[in-house]
Amino acid sequence: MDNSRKDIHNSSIPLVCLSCEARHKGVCGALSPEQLTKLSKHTNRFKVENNKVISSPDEDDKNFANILSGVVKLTKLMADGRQQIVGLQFAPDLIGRPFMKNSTVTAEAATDINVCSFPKKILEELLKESPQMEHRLHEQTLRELDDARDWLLTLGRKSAIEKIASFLYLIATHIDPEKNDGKDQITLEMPMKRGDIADFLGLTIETVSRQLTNLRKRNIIEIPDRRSIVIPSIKRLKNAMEQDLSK
Amino acid sequence: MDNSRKDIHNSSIPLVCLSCEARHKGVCGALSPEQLTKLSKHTNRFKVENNKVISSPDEDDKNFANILSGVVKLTKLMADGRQQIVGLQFAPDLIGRPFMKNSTVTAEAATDINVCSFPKKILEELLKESPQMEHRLHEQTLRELDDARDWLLTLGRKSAIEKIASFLYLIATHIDPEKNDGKDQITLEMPMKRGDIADFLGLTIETVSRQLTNLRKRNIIEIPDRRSIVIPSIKRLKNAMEQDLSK
DNA sequence: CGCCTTCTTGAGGGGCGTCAAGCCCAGTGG
DNA sequence: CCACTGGGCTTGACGCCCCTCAAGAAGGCG
Repeated sequence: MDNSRKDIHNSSIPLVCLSCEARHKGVCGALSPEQLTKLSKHTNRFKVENNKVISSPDEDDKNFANILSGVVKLTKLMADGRQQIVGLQFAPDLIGRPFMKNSTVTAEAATDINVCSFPKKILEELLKESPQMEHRLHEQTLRELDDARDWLLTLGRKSAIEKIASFLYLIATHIDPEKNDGKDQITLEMPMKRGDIADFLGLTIETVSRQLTNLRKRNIIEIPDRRSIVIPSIKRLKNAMEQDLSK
Repeated sequence: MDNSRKDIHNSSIPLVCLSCEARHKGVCGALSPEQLTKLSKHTNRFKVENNKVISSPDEDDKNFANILSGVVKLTKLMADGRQQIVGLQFAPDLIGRPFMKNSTVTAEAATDINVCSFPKKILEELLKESPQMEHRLHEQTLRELDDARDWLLTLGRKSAIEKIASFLYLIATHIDPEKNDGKDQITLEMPMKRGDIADFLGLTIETVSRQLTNLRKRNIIEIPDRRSIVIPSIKRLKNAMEQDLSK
């Protein structure tokens, strides 16, 4: 009897996974306790510092990782140095592409981040057993595609000030969404610096700076210090995303 | 004995599917002959004229469709009328999102197109039986994501002339790629008109026109008539995608 | 304090949008 | 046959938004 109890305990959810967001909203949510246990034996949690490269187009990754906290930026670089951020990833997204060749993006930490890393091979084995897990991955990919397409509209058709407003709205809705849920006033710890914002919006650092002060003078944001931004009314910010305030 | 033969024939690939590209490179390739037969009983092939809306964000589609020929454009519209094309789809892509709510894009025929349509329900049933089919869909989504990210770089960081060159290269490599395979000279039947190109590139019609003549004067393209473009050297076109020729 | 990085602000110029006119061509009807 | 029409495309003139270049302010850290 005692033994059977132990077995039950052995097959329950691993300690490290218990409070992990990836188990709730991420890919790990598709796994059975047994599969989680198998995976958790090969996982490795660690921190990655701001600006460190996580994966690049030339090298084949041996490991994948779930983002536990922080922001990851995906960038593209042209031969002459022009750069564009083509995606941002937040917890609990998975970094890496099972079964596929890497695409032509570089993944870098946009802030200090915490990840839960594991060998590519293990994940691919689990994927073969668990169609539900591929389904979760597919859902993540669809979300990223929707984000990318929203961003195409922003880059193609919006003015600089609208771009900045859209960026702030994106950050406000992706970082701790539940923390600010319902509130109208939001305080943002800006994860990225001006140069990153410029690379994300297809602008220059100077224009980013100018349009931030522009939004400040219009009382749409406050800038208590250079790494935080207060949004008094998220609704007014949302309006600024689609109305060319230069007119 | 005769009967068994018949059975074998009954369970073989349906006539309509025999030469269909979707069976080779599209989602139908994941289906067994039996599943294909089931699906083909509910399919409906027809033509959609240029500019007709295929699916829009507000209404829930009851049907999905494979593209058999032609080009489909995915567009986003702002309240004040600004528009951006956020994706192009070619044969044998699937139009529609199983299990998900539609995203905020409108799908329209960018040329006259032929499709193979079937009820959403049937496809979702087949998807439940066939993880391989979801895998194919996932692959298509990943391709679309890569395309969207390439395009983010183009919209964010390239000059007008580079955008045009990138667009021509995209079309050249997506329409009948095998037809022109290896050749250096390529003749394009332009699927879209100038306004569509502008909406795709985040430009105006006038700028598209000007940069096309700009490329013509540099001998990178020829324009025999308004709906076709000749690319004497695909390599020189590729160069034009990343070098700001205004300098 | 000195040094470095990041950010802000200003002055000037250029690329692309805006407005407007004219061309090309297919379709229609006299 | 040709005039008329309308949509799509091209070309020009002009202006504005954003980039470029440059200087200075504001922290952060030894």
